[in-house]
Amino acid sequence: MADLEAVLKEHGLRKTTFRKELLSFFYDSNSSLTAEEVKIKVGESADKVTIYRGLDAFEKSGLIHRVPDKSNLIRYAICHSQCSPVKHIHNHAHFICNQCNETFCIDEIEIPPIAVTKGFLIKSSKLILEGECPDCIALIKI
Amino acid sequence: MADLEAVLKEHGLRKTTFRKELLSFFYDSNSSLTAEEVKIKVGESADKVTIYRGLDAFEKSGLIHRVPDKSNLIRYAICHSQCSPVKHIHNHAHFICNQCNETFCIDEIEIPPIAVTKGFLIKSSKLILEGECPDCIALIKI
DNA sequence: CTATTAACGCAAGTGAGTTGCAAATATATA
DNA sequence: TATATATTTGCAACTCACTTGCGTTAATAG
Repeated sequence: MADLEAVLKEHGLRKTTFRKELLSFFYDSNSSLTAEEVKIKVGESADKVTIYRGLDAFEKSGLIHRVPDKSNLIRYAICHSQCSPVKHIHNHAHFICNQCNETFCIDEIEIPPIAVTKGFLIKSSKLILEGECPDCIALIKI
Repeated sequence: MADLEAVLKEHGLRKTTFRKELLSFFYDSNSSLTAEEVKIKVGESADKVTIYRGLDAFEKSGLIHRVPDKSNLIRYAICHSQCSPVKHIHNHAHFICNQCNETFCIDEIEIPPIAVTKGFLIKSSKLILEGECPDCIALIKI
């Protein structure tokens, strides 16, 4: 487990009670979080605006990145490496579970290089997989 | 150009003035449309609720499909083939322009088969490309 | 031509996310 | 340690895309 306070400092953020808690949620989560899910975890102890601004600040500083979401919500996951306030690097795939709607970062799958398409200048690519996640498969089997 | 009235009938929809117009927008557009963009095209002659319900009906009947959008708007493009009210089949890539935010279906690129990931059951996959579209490249060069 | 059902329009509502501003807290510096 | 400065927080009010309810209008089947 990372040293939350050190991580916040490295990214130029203040180590407030809420920001440490928020960061720990992302380290603890094996998938991703929306503002609403964060709100449930903090249990009313933080205002929704504080949550939105915390997520914003984390994204800008390269701590978390946006991941696709089926319901058009803003959903974030932790950046495992390589990311900075200047540039996010995410060449891994994302998996969305049809059952629980969670999004998972699949670091093992690298996005294959895409052949140039006529007239389009491709600068980045995202691969989104859908299906059932391990937890939901287990639930169905029981 | 497809026979709009026949297409509507085939999909179990009534051929109203608005629905024919709406369908023609999608046939005419080489990219994709949001409810807002449709509203601009119809020019106040249809209520926004009518537009939303029309898009809904078209999607349910397999005429159009949702495509990714950078601003978390609901964006649709025409289904070129294979789709029915029962199942949408879209194994082509989508391209989002960083300049104009338009989304294009890139039929030439088929999504490469994805290796199975431990514990995850992959049922479908989406490939989203980002960069600059031909129109915006041309504008920049001028 | 009439009955049925789909489509429409208006008004009001929902819900995620945003903005302005003043108060509280953390950090840097003296 | 005290003080100045910058960041973070909370509240209230707001925006904006989209939805719901419901009575009316228009298309299609019989």
